[in-house]
Amino acid sequence: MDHPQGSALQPFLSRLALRSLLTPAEGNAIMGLSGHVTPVATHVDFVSVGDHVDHSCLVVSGLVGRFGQNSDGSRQITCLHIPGDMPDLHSVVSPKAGWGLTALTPTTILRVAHSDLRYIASQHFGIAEAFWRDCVADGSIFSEWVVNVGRRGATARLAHLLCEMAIRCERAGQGDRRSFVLPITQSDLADATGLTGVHVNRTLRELRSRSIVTARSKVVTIHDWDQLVSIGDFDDAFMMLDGPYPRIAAAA
Amino acid sequence: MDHPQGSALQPFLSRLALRSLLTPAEGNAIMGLSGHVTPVATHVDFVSVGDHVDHSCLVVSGLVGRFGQNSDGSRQITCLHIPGDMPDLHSVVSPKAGWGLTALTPTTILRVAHSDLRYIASQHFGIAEAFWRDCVADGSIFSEWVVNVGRRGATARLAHLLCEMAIRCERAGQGDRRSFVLPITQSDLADATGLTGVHVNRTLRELRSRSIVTARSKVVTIHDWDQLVSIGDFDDAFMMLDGPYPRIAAAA
DNA sequence: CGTTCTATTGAGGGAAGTCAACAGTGGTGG
DNA sequence: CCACCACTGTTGACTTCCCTCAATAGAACG
Repeated sequence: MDHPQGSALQPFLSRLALRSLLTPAEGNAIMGLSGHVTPVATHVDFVSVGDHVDHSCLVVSGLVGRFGQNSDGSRQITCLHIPGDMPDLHSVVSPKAGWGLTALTPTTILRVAHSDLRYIASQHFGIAEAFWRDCVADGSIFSEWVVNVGRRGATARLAHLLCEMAIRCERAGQGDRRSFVLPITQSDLADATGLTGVHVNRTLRELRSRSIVTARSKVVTIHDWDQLVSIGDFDDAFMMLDGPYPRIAAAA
Repeated sequence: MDHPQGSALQPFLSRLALRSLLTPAEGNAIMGLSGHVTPVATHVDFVSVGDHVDHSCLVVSGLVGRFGQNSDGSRQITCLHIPGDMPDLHSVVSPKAGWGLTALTPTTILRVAHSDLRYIASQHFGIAEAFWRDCVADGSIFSEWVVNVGRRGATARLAHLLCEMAIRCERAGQGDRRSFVLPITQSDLADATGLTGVHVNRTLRELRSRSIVTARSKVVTIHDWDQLVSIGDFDDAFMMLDGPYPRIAAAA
């Protein structure tokens, strides 16, 4: 059991604090978490569909995709996760994985035991509430992705996804929305948008030629934010960023 | 403030108990909830995107769709909710709606104040945990719907949706998976699967002609369950029905 | 300095969308 | 009790967006 520096846990605490009010004691409890630091190579699944897990994974660096799979092997990414996210926090209350997690670029994760997460959640109601709210925030993203994939054309789908990641990277303190790092291949972008790699390529070319966004060598540069928002029909309400929200019960 | 009979709350308690262990005291706290009973006519939105809500809606009878919307008015349903479901339980921790709720058939809902839900959650950790887990279960359905809409053809999409609703109706005690009531139009089915009404019609005709499933006058009859599961690539793992799961903290 | 993964482009095909017309169904009021 | 009206379901003809297959160029890695 490694004792990671705060540098791994601080982004996680920041993400929670974006939506939930935490007391200093609760913050300390989270910063006191420990786990195994594990490097994961590109395109390696570190949680597979059907696994029973006894820990949750905190993204320390890199990029993670949550995915579902068909029996023919085709995949659909259902959410992207950046450093500070805990993509399977929900496994604390649902330990059998109905999903998979894969590294989309060389990634480092911190595996935190469910027993530790349970302990601090049971000791601090505010942490249980923050975890609950965090799972709701992820669920809200899934829900928006259903809309994106179900009722938008290829250009809008990509525009929407890029808007979402721009805001999330900005909020996580990783550059601003005009330019951020998104180390993902066009093929994985296709799995995230329900398209094919070829069509993602053509669609990105179109966005590039219209001088709206450039996605090259892992860096996304948005030249015309307003138009990208308009093309993607993007409304950030689903991201639950108008918090932090009031606590259910008074702080201890 | 009406005091509804147990008949409205019992299915909600049963749904929670499918996945979470609740003490008798916790069960009583849930059965003691009260709220406003409201009838909703077909295709009336009773929560609109962007609303600030101070209550959650329990489906007493009928069928509810959670949906997202594009600025051109096109809609995508992201989850169906049957009696006993609380489609916006998550609004307890996230009161600004990034989604909408609409009645797909004449429906009755029970509006329960957030303050009441917060109170029982703060008094009983097991209830907070059950609410958290219930939100995770809904999120898991959203996530599967992303896969369904993003990476399956029209026939598989409909097959998968029908399998899901068959299992859910069965678990909710509303008939068995071979035959259940699903009062939804083909047009709304299209909004749930990311297709058009016309194509849903053609696809249902195909499933009917292959003697796999009949969907007529609000009743779905599945003649060949195994083949429907196969066509829809359906695996019920995402539904989190292998519980109830252990409690985070010992029962009080 | 080759090997492998990723990006790019073209040509052709297919699944689902669009438009349009009509038939069936259920509810409502005269 | 029936006649009407609005909604839903059904089908055909045509279109379009995206997929498939295939080949090549470029980039990253040891």
